[in-house]
Amino acid sequence: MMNIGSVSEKTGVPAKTIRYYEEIGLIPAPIRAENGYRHYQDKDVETLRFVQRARGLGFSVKDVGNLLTLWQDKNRVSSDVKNLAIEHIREIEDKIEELNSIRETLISLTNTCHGDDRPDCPILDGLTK
Amino acid sequence: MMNIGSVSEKTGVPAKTIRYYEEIGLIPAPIRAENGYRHYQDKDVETLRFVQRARGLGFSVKDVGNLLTLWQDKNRVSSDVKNLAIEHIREIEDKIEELNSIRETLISLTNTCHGDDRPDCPILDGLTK
DNA sequence: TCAAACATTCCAGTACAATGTAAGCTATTA
DNA sequence: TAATAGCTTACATTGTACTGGAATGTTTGA
Repeated sequence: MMNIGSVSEKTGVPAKTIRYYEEIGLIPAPIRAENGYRHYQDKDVETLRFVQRARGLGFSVKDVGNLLTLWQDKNRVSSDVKNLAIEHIREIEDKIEELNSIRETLISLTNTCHGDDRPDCPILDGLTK
Repeated sequence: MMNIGSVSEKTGVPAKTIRYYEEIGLIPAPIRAENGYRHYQDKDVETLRFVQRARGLGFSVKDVGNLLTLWQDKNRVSSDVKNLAIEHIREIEDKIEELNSIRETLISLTNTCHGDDRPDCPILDGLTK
């Protein structure tokens, strides 16, 4: 049986934050032991890892909620859910493309203007998307 | 000559936000006209577009400040700046990888559990990174 | 047994990133 | 010339996402 502390340790998400996520409905309320302590399962750890991952990528808590719904929904696989998934995949692909674009901007910057010398770096034209 | 309103219109960044970015030092203070109005150049529009792009990707204002320094620094190309660039490129690549991973998670979800039927979707094991 | 470590709730505070509002000056146009 | 639209500063408020702290209960190890 896992208390909130173990879950926190395993995921790196502070206990405080785990309670907060429960409060706002992002993660389900776990069952309680007789003493009132929250009692978590392994899947809760996985869920929190997923949340953490998505939050770290700049998804809002609300977005993460949607992603979670998809991710957890083994059974209720309606076309609604599928559409939500597809929408999210598109958003993610857009994000990836944007990041690639910024990445390439930075790479050509460093390549063209490398080292300690101070050459002209005439690469900034047309870089602003 | 461009007033704050034109810049706002061209970039989609509210005038309010432009002033705010100036106040916190994210963008440079433009010269002022005799009447006290801010007077912007074309490059300011590009800068704001860059900021907008990076903010939309979940970079913090502070991060954007660093990216901007790189992006604008045609001349002061020291190894410091290059290292900053490389660090950011690595961060961006990590983000891209993470997004790809989430993307693939969602894609296998939709592929395995497609349509209106309700099959088992036993794909969730081992997906949590 | 008793201190510490960990759990609970509740309420307040913080950080970040804007956004709203007010009061006043300036520019444009009917 | 008078309304209206745009600009200025200054201060307050909002929303998101936590984070801190108090007061209290429970578990565990020396």
